Amino acid sequence: MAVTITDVARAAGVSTSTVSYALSGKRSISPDTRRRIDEAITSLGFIVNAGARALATSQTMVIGLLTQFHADEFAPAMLEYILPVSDTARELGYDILLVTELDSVAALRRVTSSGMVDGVVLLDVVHEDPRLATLRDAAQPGALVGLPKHTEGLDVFDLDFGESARLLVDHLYARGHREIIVVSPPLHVFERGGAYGWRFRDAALERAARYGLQMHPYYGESRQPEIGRSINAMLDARPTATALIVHNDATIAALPSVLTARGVSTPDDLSVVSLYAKDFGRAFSLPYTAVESSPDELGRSAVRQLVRRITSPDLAGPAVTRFVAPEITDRGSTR
Amino acid sequence: MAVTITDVARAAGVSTSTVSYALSGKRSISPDTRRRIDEAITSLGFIVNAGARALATSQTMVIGLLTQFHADEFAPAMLEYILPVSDTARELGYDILLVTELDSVAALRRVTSSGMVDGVVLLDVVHEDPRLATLRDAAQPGALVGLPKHTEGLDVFDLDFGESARLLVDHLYARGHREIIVVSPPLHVFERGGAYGWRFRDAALERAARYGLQMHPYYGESRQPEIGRSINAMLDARPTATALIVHNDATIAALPSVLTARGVSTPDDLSVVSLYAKDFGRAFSLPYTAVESSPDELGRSAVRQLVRRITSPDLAGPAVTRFVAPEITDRGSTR
DNA sequence: CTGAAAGCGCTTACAG
DNA sequence: CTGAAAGCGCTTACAG
Repeated sequence: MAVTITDVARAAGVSTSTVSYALSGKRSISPDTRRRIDEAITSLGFIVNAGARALATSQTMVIGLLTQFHADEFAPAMLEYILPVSDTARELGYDILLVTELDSVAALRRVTSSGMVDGVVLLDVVHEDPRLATLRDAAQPGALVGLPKHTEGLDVFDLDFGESARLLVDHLYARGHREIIVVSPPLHVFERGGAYGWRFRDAALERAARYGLQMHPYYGESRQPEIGRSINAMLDARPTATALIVHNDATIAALPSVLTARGVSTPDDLSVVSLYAKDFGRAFSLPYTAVESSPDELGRSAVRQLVRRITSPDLAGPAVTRFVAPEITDRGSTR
Repeated sequence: MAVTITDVARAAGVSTSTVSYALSGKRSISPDTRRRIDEAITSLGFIVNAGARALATSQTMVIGLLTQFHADEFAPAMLEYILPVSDTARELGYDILLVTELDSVAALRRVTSSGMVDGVVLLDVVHEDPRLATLRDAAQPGALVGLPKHTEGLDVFDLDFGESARLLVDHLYARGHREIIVVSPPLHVFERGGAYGWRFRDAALERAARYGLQMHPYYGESRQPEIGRSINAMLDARPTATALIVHNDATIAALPSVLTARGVSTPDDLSVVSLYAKDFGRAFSLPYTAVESSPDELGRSAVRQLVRRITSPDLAGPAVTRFVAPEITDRGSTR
């Protein structure tokens, strides 16, 4: 059926091992032989069988991408992580096995134990992530996007949410705001162990306390019409608040229409700052000053580190936990 | 390193072939032998090596998912297709190789010729899709989401965009509207050969002509601030139009805030109908009566048909082109 | 500079 | 009901 290395060898009048070495460049080949092999390869349209190569080399050149989609989650932001992971992997010669199974522990076990992948990237890592035990048992290395409670022996990449919160509070404080509402991710994110929720909130509250400013924390919602209702309820309850910090994708996406409907304009009536990826902001036409959440950089770093572990486990050094430094993009939504 | 079938055979005191048959159930095994094998498997934690099995059976149990991300595209809707494809594949025992390469012809060639996949699902198929020639040459079957010019020999799944347009025009016509603006996907979608653009628009125009109503076609934009500007320009240019048909994700997502900013309320000042997936509408809090674009049903159907072709090529019958019948969800945005 | 052969971990006719 | 052996398509010591 498909063209094999044996077909190429026959056409070029050499042995299969010579073809293999020509392919890998692991030993020198005479110019003439090389030319005949190259011709045979192109004329036959030969492409190495991935499974056979994997079996012989114990390398699949595939990276597993483990995602966790929750029914109650705001999906649009997910792709921002998947795409850079996939693109970076390909640049480094790897394909992506996308694993979206609900039972992600079993899924992780399955793809690692069956030898389908050379390594895995875990997205949406939570505080006590049940996948980590499986990952530690696996023969392949893994890289995490999201900070778990225990990071020993794992390469971890995440935004510095604490610092992000402090930056935003400082930004507002410097502009004279003394009463601020902070909208966190939905309660179920906290319950699930999404540490970014409290890392951001606690840092914001702590900073506020230090400055002696009033800060009102709320959980956001993830679906309409609850989102709109909850925003209105917060604003009604805190009429004297002059600024809003939104750490919640679904809420920030809905905010423009809710505020316009209320007749509230930004920044004249209310200052707003947030945290989201620029592409996300573009998709939702968001005009807010915000910390860049950097899914692109996180995804790319995770893959690069993972590939380093795969290809040169000895040189890759000890496990790293790397926090992306937050950067504010000022879009003029504060005064 | 990893546990192999040989380890299991040794532990159970049988041959590897017996273990293999116990695994596949392709021949009867004595109860006692079966028990010893099962015990060995669980105690050793054996999971079949996927590459070795693939080499022996010529079946990888992996489906390639070929996507095309364009820099000028509105990304949030993409995941709505990816997820159902992935979930359905897994239900049927397949994993997903996610291929996001820009050069998707080369990518398709690579994953099929290397035998990495048993079949492929092509997303975002355009009118003269360059991937189709490669697909027809491939040893593996493929299923398309999106209607190309030539469908011979291919399984194709798409929404019936013509009927969708007619449904929406009828809906407005029945409510007395006689001058309507229709917003198509951006010009670059047409140029790229996104047939859904003109299939919808042409059907809408034809229907309008038949009813003798005025219809003004426009291309939408895909990014801010052009989106907002273009909507305002259309409404300024057609002050007497009473309804808007929006066949454009980026435009419909931005519409609520643009209309509110203009002081236009729906449906009192302007009736609006559109076409989008319900999850998309939920994410963007869209309140419009719309045809459901059914990414879920399309993705699931494509995978099911593909798996049928993979597992029983003889029983699967001739190639099919299947159009999902459009259904309107009335959200009260017309009068 | 090149080839014959073993081996990667499975499956499956062939034999009994 | 079970086993020994060939073969899937590669890679890589081993030999020359």
